[in-house]
Amino acid sequence: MREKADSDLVRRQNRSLLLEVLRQHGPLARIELGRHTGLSPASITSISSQLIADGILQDVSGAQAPVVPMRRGRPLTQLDINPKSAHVVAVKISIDGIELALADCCGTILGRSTSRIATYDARPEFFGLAVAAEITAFLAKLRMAPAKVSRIGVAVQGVANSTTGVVAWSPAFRARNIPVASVLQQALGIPCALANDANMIAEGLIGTGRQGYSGTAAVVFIGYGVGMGLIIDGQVYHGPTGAAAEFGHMNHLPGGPLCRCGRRGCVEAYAADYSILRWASGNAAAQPPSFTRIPEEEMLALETAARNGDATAKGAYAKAGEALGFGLARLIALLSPTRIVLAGPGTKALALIEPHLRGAIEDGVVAELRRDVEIEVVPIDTDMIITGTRNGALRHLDREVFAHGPPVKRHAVLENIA
Amino acid sequence: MREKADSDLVRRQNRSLLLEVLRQHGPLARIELGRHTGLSPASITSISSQLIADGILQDVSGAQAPVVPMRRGRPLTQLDINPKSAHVVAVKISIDGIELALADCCGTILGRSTSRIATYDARPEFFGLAVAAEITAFLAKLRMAPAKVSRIGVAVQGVANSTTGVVAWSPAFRARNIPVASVLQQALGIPCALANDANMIAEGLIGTGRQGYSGTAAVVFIGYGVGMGLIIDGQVYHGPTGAAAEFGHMNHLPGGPLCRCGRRGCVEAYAADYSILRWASGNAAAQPPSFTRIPEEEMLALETAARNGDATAKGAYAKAGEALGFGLARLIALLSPTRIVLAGPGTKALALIEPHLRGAIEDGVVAELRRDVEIEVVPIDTDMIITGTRNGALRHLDREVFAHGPPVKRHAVLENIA
DNA sequence: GTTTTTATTTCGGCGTCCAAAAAAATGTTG
DNA sequence: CAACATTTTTTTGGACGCCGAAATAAAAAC
Repeated sequence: MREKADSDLVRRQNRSLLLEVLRQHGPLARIELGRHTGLSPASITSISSQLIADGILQDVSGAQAPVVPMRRGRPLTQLDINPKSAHVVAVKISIDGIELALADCCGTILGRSTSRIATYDARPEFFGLAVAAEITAFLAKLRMAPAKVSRIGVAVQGVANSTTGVVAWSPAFRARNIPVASVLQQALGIPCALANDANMIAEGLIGTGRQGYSGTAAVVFIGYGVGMGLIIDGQVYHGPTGAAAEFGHMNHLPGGPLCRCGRRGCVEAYAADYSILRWASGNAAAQPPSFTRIPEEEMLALETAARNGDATAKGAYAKAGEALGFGLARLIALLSPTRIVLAGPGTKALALIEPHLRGAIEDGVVAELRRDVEIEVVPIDTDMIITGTRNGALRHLDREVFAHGPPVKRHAVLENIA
Repeated sequence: MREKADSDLVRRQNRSLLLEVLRQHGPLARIELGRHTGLSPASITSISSQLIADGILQDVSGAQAPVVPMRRGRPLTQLDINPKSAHVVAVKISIDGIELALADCCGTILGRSTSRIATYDARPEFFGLAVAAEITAFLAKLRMAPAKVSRIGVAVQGVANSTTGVVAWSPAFRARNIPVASVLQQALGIPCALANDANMIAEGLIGTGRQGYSGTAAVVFIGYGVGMGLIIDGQVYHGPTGAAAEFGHMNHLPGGPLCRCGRRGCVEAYAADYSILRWASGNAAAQPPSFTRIPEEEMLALETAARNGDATAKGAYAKAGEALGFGLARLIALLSPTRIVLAGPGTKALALIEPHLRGAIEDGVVAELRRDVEIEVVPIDTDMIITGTRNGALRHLDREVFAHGPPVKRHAVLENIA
């Protein structure tokens, strides 16, 4: 109840509602749009014709074979988002590498690139410019004019402040406080948003259109690190500064093993790849965390050992399961989500982890609270970080750019200039 | 972006916006309402005259002395909410007692009552009816017709499901799953809402109009139990079922001392009155939790002992501080609130608790996340549960009842009847 | 008493929605 | 194949709510 309501708000809301429905349910005829949005056919005609005039929607009736069997009556004319109305670039920053993807306004990925770039030893004042150069080269290779790109989304592991666009702390960097979004925005002249990678996975999951993400849900990413995307009321929760849901760096046991963040006993210090290996190697308490990427074979070898009955290896997975389980128990007490999604490469060893995880949840939170939580495992490729980032950028365009449309008369502005 | 927007939405939104502003900033003239809401004077005239016609607002120019010094020009005519337009009852259920308050639509409390009622050994199927009888008697004593009461709000310690209106689990009851809201609603014919008591404290704090509760904040209640009200985006977060923010029953240490909820190692099992006493008495791990009310003197005695250097007593407070601190560290990692408010009788011993609490937060979460959190102590009387419940009920009326007003033409309905 | 100043109301216009009617586009049927 | 049936889409006219500008109201200042 912060904002006043006027016809401007009505237009914005209904335009973005229409775009949202269209993104969810592919191309739709006007009458179907009416059913999905609750708006009358007359209003749909009016709104959609304006969106078409703005170049945001287009008629795609002729494009593909009509999926629905021809019925009686006037055939429906399908509408869809015009892929050329805007483009977005999704950037994923990992340890010593970045991944880029260019997508059109429908989300179709027009090109990708992976390149090595120094992050861990990067100097804060130059890193942003280096990324900008990569993006420029990437767009040039794809023959896409930077002016046609409406937004850039950047995902990074760690504490990303989305209001300032600064990476406060990340395991990918030795330095702290690395400005990224503002530098990109200035260098390329394109609006840019920075976000945490796990939040973008959550955004990606919402985008898949599966049910169950309408209320409160938590997406846990288990792999080289432990991350979380929190969905509150169907929206990814970024917190006041965008640095929310640092589940991996939520404390599990005071004085526990060292984490990459410098604290002791974080969930990640028990359940990330490097932590499980550390436990398996014996004296986890004494060993510092590893900042280098762990080869997949090494994790597979440990998993096989555990499956073959190696007690130390099994114990390492048990520790991981316990830390995750107690962490989730604490989350449940605090937020009582309706759903918890386990995702990431770490879920491959779930059979070894899950019993301890579930046991910990049972020990850690009263039955009344945990009863209604569904725990689900979704095998997610890490590519969902890119697709989620793309979705986030497109959603922002829908709500903040396309929704506005021609509110005040256009020529009113022209008059002022003249 | 769930709902479509139409003129109905515009009216609802602006009506409730006006009421919200009026509740915050006392009686206001139309022109001031315009400044606060952003609506034009013309619209304010139109909206307010309808609200007056509906009996929700009234002109209070003559009522009290004009606070502002008489300036030149037409004097302003102050508007305020009509206190008689509705009434609400706030109910607070404690161990073996309930507290009632009747408030008018401006929030003025017209009467209160405290009475003993069996809760701990109450039978689930009769408890709601007993409360209904208490309310009926209370209203009769105040000569208030039940039909003039528009809403009842009930606050209770523990896990309160606000969608079903059932107390899933509470330290005030031995039994579980006690239906309350539905029973009251049926018995009295008045809409009724059930909520957790700490959430109502948060509601009360928002209602005081202090700054700093616009984003994300957590209110911790420390006393006979440990509770929390979570404010997300300026609104009390109830979670999918209303059972959120059970900070007191968030695990601190696996296998720790027994809590009243039946689990081990909850924050409450370290930091509630009974827990601190239990630590001070020596073997906390072995002792069961206490369900009886602890006399204030007993806590004072322990506090004095600790201040005089009693090592065991000091140790008990240290344990409490650590548990609270690590709990808050975990909360910060998960939600990164901008503010944490410590409240309740337990804060009287804060000098003994705070160093350990702050130390635990430092140990428990990386500096980048904890840096921007303000920790504040607000000495709150437990009466804030009642006032918060009242506020919640009034806010609900504003948004869901008063906001609707005469949407469809009134005579359209009459025609249908004729 | 007239002027100045400020608050409130009235009036006309605009934008958006909607219901109902009209138009469009196709299948069905005799 | 023409008239009819059926469904989608557009057009039309009316309602509602906001706003700017002008009119009105009510008081202080001169």
